[in-house]
Amino acid sequence: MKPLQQNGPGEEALGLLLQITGLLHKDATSSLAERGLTPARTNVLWHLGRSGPHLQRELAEAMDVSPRNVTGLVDGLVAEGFVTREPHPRDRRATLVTLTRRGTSAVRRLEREHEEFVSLLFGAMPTNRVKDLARTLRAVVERLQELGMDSGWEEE
Amino acid sequence: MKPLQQNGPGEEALGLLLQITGLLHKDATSSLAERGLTPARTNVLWHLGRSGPHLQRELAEAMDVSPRNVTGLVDGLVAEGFVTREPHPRDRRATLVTLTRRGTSAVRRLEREHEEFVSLLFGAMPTNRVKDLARTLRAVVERLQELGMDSGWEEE
DNA sequence: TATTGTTATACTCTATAACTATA
DNA sequence: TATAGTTATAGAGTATAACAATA
Repeated sequence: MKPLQQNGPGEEALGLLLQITGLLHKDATSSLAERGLTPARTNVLWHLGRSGPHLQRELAEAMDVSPRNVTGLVDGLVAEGFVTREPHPRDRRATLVTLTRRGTSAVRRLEREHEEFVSLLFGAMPTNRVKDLARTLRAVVERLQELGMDSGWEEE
Repeated sequence: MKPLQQNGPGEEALGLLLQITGLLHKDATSSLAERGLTPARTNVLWHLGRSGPHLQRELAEAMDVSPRNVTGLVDGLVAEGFVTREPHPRDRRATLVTLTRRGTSAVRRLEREHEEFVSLLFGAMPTNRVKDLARTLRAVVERLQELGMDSGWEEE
């Protein structure tokens, strides 16, 4: 009806962005499942691997998710033996979510796979082109943040 | 421990890709919710808007999702008045999922908003740069498909 | 016998609200 | 009174398996 802009480059770029993360998400989901992991739980694991034991409250903030949700994610990780809940030394309300040995080695494996994946994905592409891509994507992120899509809303 | 490649451009690009679609997904979810829509249901609506009434079986294939799942998505869309289930004229097993007037105008509104969003996102960026972005993203999609991430698996 | 869509069941991810134990 | 984490409840999205009606 109104082909003002019949599939311009912007439209194509946005479509490709969505397609790419659709593919990435689907692949991650199935490859993680075999190891008793899911994307959301893996996120938590990843975060613990980078910055050590955390309160659930802190995880909720870092994952941008409700505290109740973290309870469930940590439950799952505990059930699979990736983390434990340790008592906080000074605050008896709080629990420190801590990687087990199995959790630590799972994180290491994830990091290794991530590196390999990046190199499979971009290894054959000229470095300058990858740099240009990153630069443009940075601009896109900034634009999204300008448009108010950073962390939801400015609450008054 | 092993900073073989301390945050190379590929790593950054992949991180940005994931960040972008995280932001897009979060925003879409909250902006659709106000209208009785969700991302998965919107996908179905969008598809119907492009190519007319469909069997649920066809929708399941198009969305790459189980038939059972489509039953639920269509249930939701029917409940909100966006589609109806019409009997197939010749095959009494099948139902044609068909846009209502409300569904049609919702699709039109989505298309309008999509155009506006693309122009907000890329409007300020030089056309050549957007074209380069699209070209590179096409290459990334191709690479993902080479790596076997197109539609899951080649089943033997 | 194969296909279409359903019911039955289950799991993950997410949310809000009410509550407990502690600070 | 405020905070950390839980139960209770709910809904979306996804899956497989068994089954009905129809082809």
